[in-house]
Amino acid sequence: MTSATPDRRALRREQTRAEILDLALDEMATAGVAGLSLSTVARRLGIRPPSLYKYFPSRHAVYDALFARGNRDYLAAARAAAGGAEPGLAAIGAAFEAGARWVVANPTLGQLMFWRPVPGYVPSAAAYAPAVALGELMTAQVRAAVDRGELHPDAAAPAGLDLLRSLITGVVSQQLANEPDATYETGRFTRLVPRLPALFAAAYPPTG
Amino acid sequence: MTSATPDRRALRREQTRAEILDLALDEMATAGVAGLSLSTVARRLGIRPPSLYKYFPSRHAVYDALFARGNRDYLAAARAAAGGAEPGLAAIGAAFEAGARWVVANPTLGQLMFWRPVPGYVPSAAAYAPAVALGELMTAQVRAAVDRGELHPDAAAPAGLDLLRSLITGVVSQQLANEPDATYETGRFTRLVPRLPALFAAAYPPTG
DNA sequence: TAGCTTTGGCTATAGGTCGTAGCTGAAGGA
DNA sequence: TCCTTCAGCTACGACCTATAGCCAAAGCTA
Repeated sequence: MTSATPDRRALRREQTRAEILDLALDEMATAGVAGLSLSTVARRLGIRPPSLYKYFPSRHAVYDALFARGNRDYLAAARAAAGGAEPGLAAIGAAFEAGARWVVANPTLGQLMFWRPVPGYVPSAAAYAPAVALGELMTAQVRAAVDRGELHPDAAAPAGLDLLRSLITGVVSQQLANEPDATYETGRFTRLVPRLPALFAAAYPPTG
Repeated sequence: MTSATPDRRALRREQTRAEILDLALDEMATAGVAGLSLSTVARRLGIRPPSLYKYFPSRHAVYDALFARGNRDYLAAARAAAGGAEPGLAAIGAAFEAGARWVVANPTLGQLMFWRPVPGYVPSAAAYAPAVALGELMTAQVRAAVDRGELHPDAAAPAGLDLLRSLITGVVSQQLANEPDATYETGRFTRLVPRLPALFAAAYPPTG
């Protein structure tokens, strides 16, 4: 077995990178998303601050890696939930609930993803890709709901999709801002999530 | 005329404080809300950084003064709009539109007020007071709408009020995050604002 | 096994931030 | 006219991001 281990060093390097991201996330939970200090992360890791730059070229790169990780997780949760439900409104509702549960369980990443709290940081296209995929997933489910007669065809128009996004963003945003430590079950705003599909349907009632 | 001028120095001091806030707001527009640097503000004002601490005891105090100013303006805009419309759903719609217009015109203050982008900063009770007043205003208008038969009585329950807040927060939040430079007229999400009262009414249709 | 290359650590340093301490001259009130 | 208050200043400490350059060890390759 010659190349059974695909680059022993690259593997260890990836482990360290993941460890850095975990510590950064933990730091952000207490110091605030924008308050992340790479120096403290380095010290907690047991190395001197400059050594951390061997793993990430800048502070923004750390944010971008976390942004990408968060978006991947979030997409996976929503996709799994939607896949386990009937297509259409039911899938939308399942994705909303799963997404809201994920955000409440990961409020720090949620802030990084849904607000833009870090001054100079703009997510890279690669890190943002899962968010685009999620948008396409939701579009497909709205189309499915239209085909099933659950929604008016206008729901699949840009304005309809924007409204759908605004609905879930609103409750999640309020939850993060006002009760960041609540669970999905106890949250004042997360309990509104199950009502959103019906609300959207009321905005786009099927013809006839 | 002995005390016609109420403390010449206090007046000048207040002018300087206001000037600092204006510069800080301008800085935040380019450097990001959390990226505000008191040093650059001081230099633009023509003084050395430590001298700025004669006017504000800390960076957080600057944020708090801006938070208070923003909330006062926002409340005034919403209150004026609501006062100029029929009570009930119409007043809610007018307040939503005025509020959305204000946020789009003042995106920096909006971010400070509706998200929590600055690590250690928590608004003081005094700065937050106008937001409480606005909540009471909206509650009163929902009650008026119920009395006029425009909404089901449940709309005035906590869950209903939370939903109402989530609706406007959602579109404004999406607008700020995705198109921060748009106007109210051109915004992809602000154009959804006029539809929100009807959407809320669909969630709480009056009995009978 | 021997040697070379890559790499992951280090120190030193530059330039930036917030915030405090303590001085001083001038403006304004008594 | 005197005296107090205050708004500026310099100097400083502690922290941050990020770069430059050194060095030893780990690991790949011949």
